[in-house]
Amino acid sequence: MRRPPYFQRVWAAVRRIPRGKVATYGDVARAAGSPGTARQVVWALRAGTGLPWHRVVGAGGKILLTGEPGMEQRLRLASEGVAVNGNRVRLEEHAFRFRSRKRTP
DNA sequence: GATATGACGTCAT
DNA sequence: CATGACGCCATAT
Repeated sequence: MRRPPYFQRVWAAVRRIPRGKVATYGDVARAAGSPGTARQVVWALRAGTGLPWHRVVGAGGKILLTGEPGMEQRLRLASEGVAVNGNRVRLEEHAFRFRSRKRTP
């Protein structure tokens, strides 16, 4: 069974992030089965639709989006009960732990 | 195949 | 903490 295309794997990972939780790009990449592809996660997020993209933040819980998009992300996170301090999220409190799923053994 | 893009991660200064 | 540089890598053209 051919693995789903990269984007699809990323979308699946992002969709697993529960409400009120966040994950970093690196974590999403890892959860998608391709560690070290944080930048590609960006492509996937832009290409996708209807994704909880606001639950994806940078390393250390930093909000990387700037301007209006960044504002919207903060609003959306706040709506889900995620406290945003400055442009940072407390990962210790809201980081989502993906199940360590190695690829199809 | 080559080049450009990108909401990154990590380390050095 | 701010900045710069480099590495990494899937897509688009």
